[in-house]
Amino acid sequence: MLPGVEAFSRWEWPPKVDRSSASESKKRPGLKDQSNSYKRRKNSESWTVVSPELTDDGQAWRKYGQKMNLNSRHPRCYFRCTHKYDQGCKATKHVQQLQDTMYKTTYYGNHTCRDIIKGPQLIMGASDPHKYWWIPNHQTTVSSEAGSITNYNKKDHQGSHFSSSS
DNA sequence: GTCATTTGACCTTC
DNA sequence: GAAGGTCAAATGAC
Repeated sequence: MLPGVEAFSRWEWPPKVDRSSASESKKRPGLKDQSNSYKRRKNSESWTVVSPELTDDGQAWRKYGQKMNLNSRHPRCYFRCTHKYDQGCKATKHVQQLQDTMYKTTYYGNHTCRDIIKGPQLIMGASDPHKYWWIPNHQTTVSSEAGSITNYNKKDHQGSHFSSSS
């Protein structure tokens, strides 16, 4: 199984959790310097993929959080690169389930880790994370919030090259 | 034993 | 003050 696939295979709504004592002693007595943490990525580089299914992008993602969205019945899940600490990879992604069969995935930052494995639907281009070859099974929307917005339409652009002008 | 997931708390931004 | 985003302890799977 490819890295990152496991997280998706365990996708459950709602997730089953039965931990009676997990909520105890959740205090964080010794908060370290948070001057560089929790920063919202207001103008950071990001791009979004909307797809009817959760596609494996070939990256090794690790889930680090989940939040309910006020405007949605479905939670938003937060993933970071597994190699965040060992290779300093800053890539993260947020997955918001829009509908029962529609997912919006927003990617933040570039993968700087070397352990990149090609996914079945996405092939990385050179060193530019905005240059992908998309081979969609469905109509998929790809947008780059840091640059131009491109709507990917299978009918019109199947196999065509997506490139952000950011 | 190691690593991923869950989940409430905490921090930052709006 | 609310919402979004991240941290870290507890727990489970392999």
